[in-house]
Amino acid sequence: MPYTTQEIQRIEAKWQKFWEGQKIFNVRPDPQRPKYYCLEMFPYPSGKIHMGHVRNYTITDVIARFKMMQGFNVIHPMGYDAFGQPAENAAIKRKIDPAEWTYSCIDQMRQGLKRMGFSYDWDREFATCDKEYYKWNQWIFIKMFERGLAYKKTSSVNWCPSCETTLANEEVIDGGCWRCHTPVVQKDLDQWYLKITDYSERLLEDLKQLKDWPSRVIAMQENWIGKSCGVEIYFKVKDTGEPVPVFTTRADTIFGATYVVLAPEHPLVEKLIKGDKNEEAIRRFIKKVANESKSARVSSDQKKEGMFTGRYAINPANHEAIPIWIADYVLMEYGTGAIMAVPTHDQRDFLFAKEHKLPLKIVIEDAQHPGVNVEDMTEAFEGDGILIHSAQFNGLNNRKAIEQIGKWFEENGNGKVTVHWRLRDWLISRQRYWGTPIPMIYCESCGIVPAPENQLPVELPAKIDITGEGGSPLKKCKEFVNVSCPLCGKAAVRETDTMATFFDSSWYYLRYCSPKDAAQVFDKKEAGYWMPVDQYVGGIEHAILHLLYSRFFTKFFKDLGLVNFDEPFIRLLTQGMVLKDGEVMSKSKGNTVDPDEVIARYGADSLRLCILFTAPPEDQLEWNDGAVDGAWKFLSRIFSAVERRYRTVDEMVDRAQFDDEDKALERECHMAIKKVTEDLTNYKFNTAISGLMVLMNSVDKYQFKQENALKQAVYNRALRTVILLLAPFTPHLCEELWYQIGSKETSIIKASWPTYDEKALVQDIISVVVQVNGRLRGKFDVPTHSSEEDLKKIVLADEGIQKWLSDKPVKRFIYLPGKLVNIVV
RNA sequence: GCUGGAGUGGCGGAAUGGCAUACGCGCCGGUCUCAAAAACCGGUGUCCUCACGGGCGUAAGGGUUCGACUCCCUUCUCCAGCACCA
Repeated sequence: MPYTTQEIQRIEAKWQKFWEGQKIFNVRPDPQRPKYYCLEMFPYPSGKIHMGHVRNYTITDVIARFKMMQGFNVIHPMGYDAFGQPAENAAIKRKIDPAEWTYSCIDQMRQGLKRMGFSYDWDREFATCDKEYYKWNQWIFIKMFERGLAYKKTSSVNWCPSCETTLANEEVIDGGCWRCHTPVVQKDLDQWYLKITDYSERLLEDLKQLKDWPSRVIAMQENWIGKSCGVEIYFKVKDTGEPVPVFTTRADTIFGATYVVLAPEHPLVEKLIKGDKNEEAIRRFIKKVANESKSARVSSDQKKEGMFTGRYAINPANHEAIPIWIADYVLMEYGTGAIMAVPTHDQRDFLFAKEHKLPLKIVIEDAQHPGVNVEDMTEAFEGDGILIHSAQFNGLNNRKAIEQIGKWFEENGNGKVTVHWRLRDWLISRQRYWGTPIPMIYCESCGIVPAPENQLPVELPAKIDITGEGGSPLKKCKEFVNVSCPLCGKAAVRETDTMATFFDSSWYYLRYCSPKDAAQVFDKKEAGYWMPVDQYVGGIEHAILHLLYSRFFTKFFKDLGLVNFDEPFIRLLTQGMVLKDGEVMSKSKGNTVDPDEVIARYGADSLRLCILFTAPPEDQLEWNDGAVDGAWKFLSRIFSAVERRYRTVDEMVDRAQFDDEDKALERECHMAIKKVTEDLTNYKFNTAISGLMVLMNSVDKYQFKQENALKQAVYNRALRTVILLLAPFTPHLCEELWYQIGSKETSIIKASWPTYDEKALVQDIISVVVQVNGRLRGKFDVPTHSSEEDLKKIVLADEGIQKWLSDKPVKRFIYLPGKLVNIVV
């Protein structure tokens, strides 16, 4: 039987059926074996799987299968992140129910995943839109509410006019909606938040535990959390004495402050400007800034605008009165919404002061330009130096001064050493239908009351009219909204907002541990066995959003006493995107390659191999049709080698009878085992595969006579090594070949991963490279354990080498045993 | 601006102090064939040379070293994230 498309289809269907029928990948906790939790980011069910899924899940599948063969008890689950706007929009467009649409997408997706031969425990499958799942979203929300971690507040929120819903800060990308890219506007709304900021310190601190996460993801999270240590300094309004706290990380420059700036939205502004002769003009300015979109306001090329309030503030360090301004470059959301401006040592303040002719005062000496005049400065000096014009702190190094001045303020009550964070609380209300209903009830007498636990889930009403316009569809559903208060029984109304879907995906990995448990969010014992996730694989686009939220949830569960670890994902691999013609594959760009079409022609194994071989997993992968051909060719060679030349012979081999060729092939096998094992451990799938190709090249070159039993055995052993090492990559073909060569184990996954023998790697004769003055001049085959003296004799006597020495005295003779000689003359 | 990463043949990429370009794709030549495809064998950085050989070569320049794609310094380019964050 030749290696044909038909044959491959037959083989793949046969083994997929076998795996499913035998439930080969279904697992239960087993205290006798080491566990391994291998997880990929579950897909959004939008239809068929695409190349991005194929890449992500192939990587994870190889790791899972490798660990299985190494004897780990591997849990490898799969499910669907099924709530959310895309499904709702698709349903509106097709005039069908989002549930109907979503479950039909899931069916398609499951079929696609099965055709790839992934090693899932299908009994653990669920979708987040199953009411058995979202019931526990609601339970978690109530637990958070009870602890003050879920709360409602009115504030300016990000609003996507196209999706007609609010967005979390993390969902605003370049000033636009993360899904539809429509520019986001600010709107004052009463919304539900999760107090993720209570966990800022832990979220930052525990990043240190994540030694096996990519450094860029760690950096992005650090950046996003944005800890900044500084001092809150209490300025006071002249005459009224009203406090104006400002936040600064540069307390060392306090004696150089020449004005104070408030954000236009600052609550104090109204009081300050009342009665000022410019009152009307200032109000107009505030209004103008308020109407600007945030992205326009923060664009760096725009000129900083501001106005004098007519009032002064007293600097607590030197009791000087300095003018209070308002300006668009100060943001209410950060720090105290007020700053002290030090134009000489802060570039933004410098530009603003020059623009508005405000005074400058140098307080740190620039060692490069000592004694420079303020008039001559062309930019702020932001470097380090010695303090001047700073009273008792003169002569101090400014780094030291930051600390000492902070202390001084604390002692005399003029300030406080504090920390400010960039991280904001997480806005989770969405004014959409297809999500988990927030399980809250509003009662006129009792206020906000959670739905009673025994009434969960608060079910999403089915088959209601969704138009995508005019706000939340649930609001219009009377049967849903009207309810009696669980406390007093009086008529009350339900919350009609649904949860952001990132809530759903923040804990699904815990649910996989006991997916059918109807009595609790997850089984503590099962999760205790399987968690944390040993290997997580997914796209870099979730570096902040999903990964930060999941870390937050895990810490919350720890506080509830449900888990005993701080971090959910020990090791993280962020796979690169799949490109076509230099651009990310996407339906809208029309540059997609359908995995189904590739599978139909080459089979899933070739697709898997090609995707792993073409690029390292973290790198972008430029799709190239030719690469699948290459993978196919390689598999075809193995297939033919087994088919044509593999013979069942007595496996007992007598090494004493090995000739050089036999020894060489056996050594190649051990080298390949070493290489593939190490590369798989380090996610280097591309070089692992190249190692297998090298071995296969040797196998093909190995000459033997069919009737020579010893040679046949050596050959068989090499081929068997190839099949075992290749099994995680191309499981269908390897199962089939494993079966054909008459192995005893039912599935190759139950066979043990081959091990290598260091001793078998040693050669009798090795090739030593000879350099003269660091340049390659020859190669010598010498016995492996030759001494330096032996080599000196051989090398220096050689004519080819002598030519380069040209009778000059040998200054040094460097010898790396078994590798290299360098002669310095 | 800050943070993280990258720069190697025609292409994807390998080598993290010791033979630069493993492995694969593509291309060229050959075997087989009436022919083609497939398969198999050989070649394939660049310059000089009939050849044997040799010079040059990992973004650019400098340094450390017997020896540098690899380490250090300077510069350039590209990708990604964050960005009036006080």
